[in-house]
Amino acid sequence: MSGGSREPGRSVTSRVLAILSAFDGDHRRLTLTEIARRSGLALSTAHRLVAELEAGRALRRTSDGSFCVGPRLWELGQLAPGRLQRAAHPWLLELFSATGENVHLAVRDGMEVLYLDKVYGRRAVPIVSRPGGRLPMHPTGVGRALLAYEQDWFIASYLSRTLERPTPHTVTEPGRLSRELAAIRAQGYALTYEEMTVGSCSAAAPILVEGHPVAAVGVVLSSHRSRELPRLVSPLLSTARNIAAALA
Amino acid sequence: MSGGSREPGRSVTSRVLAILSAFDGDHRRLTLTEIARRSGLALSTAHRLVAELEAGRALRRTSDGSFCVGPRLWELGQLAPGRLQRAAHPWLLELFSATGENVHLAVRDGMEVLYLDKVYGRRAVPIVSRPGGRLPMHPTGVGRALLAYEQDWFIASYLSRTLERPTPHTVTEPGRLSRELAAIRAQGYALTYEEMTVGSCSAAAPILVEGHPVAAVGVVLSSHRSRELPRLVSPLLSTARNIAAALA
DNA sequence: GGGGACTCTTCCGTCCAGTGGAAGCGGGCC
DNA sequence: GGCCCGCTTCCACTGGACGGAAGAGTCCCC
Repeated sequence: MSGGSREPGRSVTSRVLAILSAFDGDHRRLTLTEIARRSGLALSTAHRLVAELEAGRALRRTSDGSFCVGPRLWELGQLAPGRLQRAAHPWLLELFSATGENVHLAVRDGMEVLYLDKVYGRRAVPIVSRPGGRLPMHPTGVGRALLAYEQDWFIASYLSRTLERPTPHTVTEPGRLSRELAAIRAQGYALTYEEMTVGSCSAAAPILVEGHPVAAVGVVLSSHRSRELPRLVSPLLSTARNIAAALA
Repeated sequence: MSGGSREPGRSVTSRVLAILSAFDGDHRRLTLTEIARRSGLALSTAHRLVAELEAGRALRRTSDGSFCVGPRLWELGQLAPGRLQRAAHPWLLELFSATGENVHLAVRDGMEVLYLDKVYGRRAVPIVSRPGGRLPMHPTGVGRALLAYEQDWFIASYLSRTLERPTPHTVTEPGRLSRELAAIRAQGYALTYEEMTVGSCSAAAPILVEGHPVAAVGVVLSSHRSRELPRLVSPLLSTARNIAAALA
């Protein structure tokens, strides 16, 4: 029973955050062993920390013994939404009421889009986005709308990387994407067809405050209804303008 | 420079959770000193832990130097919503589209109602509820709808306490509340008038699964429009039934 | 039914990271 | 200047965190 030769240089706080970070959209439920592996902690350490987090309702134990994010974290997280989300929500609803389509609000975070809000009805659309979820920018409507209005140096560095290609329709060739972004700037909105998911297409518009793309609104629908996209552009643009006005 | 005489019996994890718990709906922004005081930690300890949490984006520093809940916690929290919230959302939207009123979804948590979702338009209504927020049960529509269908022993223990009285209209007298609950069971829904906030009234219906009140839906409107409440009862009841069916 | 593979839980010696008092810093106010 | 207040940094001390290992429980296959 030799004492542990602890890995130095990590605070307990960082270990706790590592445990929480083991959870993401693709890993909502994890066993203790998976948590330990994904967070890089010894099993016994993970065991103790997880138990403490569970006691604080930051993690929850499911019926099958695995763990998931607990209600306490949800409650705390609800304190975070800022002015953007609160101001935008009524307008997203208005857009939903007028069109009946799935409506998204997203911002750029690093090289990805981060979905802030989602208003979804009962119309079945393949679920790829969710509030709190992240996707690459170039294959999504909101991502492209945001990317098109970024600074040139940012666009250049985005395009210089190897771009993911989730579907055969995804445009990843830098030259073609670059022209696509110019077209978005010219017309003020973005359209995509099965670039992120086979079976869905989208339209999106940037929310510009003083010329800066602070966020984007988008609608997603089944790709067999893609001919209805143009009809959605006008309400989409109004929504974006209204949100921008509410922020100013 | 004597070493600290540490307070024993608290793990670092519990201290971290204490710091996070210092934030709530009435305290969204806290200075370091406030965090230390509210969490019961020494200032220097709070200083270090807060810095670590900030580094992990679990807390965010605002422009004025105070702290608020960071985006990381929001993202993590978004992983928590369960079947109830996902299944109910489309129906809440449908109710909103049909009525244009503020719609809530809430569950009982202990002796309080916990708001899980809120669909709010641009109609101005005094804001008391928010997702992640808690309110006492007896003065709110959703709270009463839930309370009415609880087990007798629970109702008895709820009524046996000293009940808060947020407005002069709040009914707190046990006998009267008890009769009110019986009326709710008889008619299937609850109505309140300025019992939680002066200026707003509400209607709410329980979502019953196998006779159990698993949640409640409610609408809130300005009290000067209270005559429109009866008209909202029928769509409210349909919504509650639809959500119950979606859960079964 | 026995053995292997797996995950979870508990135990415990070692030792370092966490702790809090105190001092130092900076700004606002009288 | 002198005071107050909140934030930051420093440091000696020590008790709680760490992880290896063993034990318990479960499942499956031979």
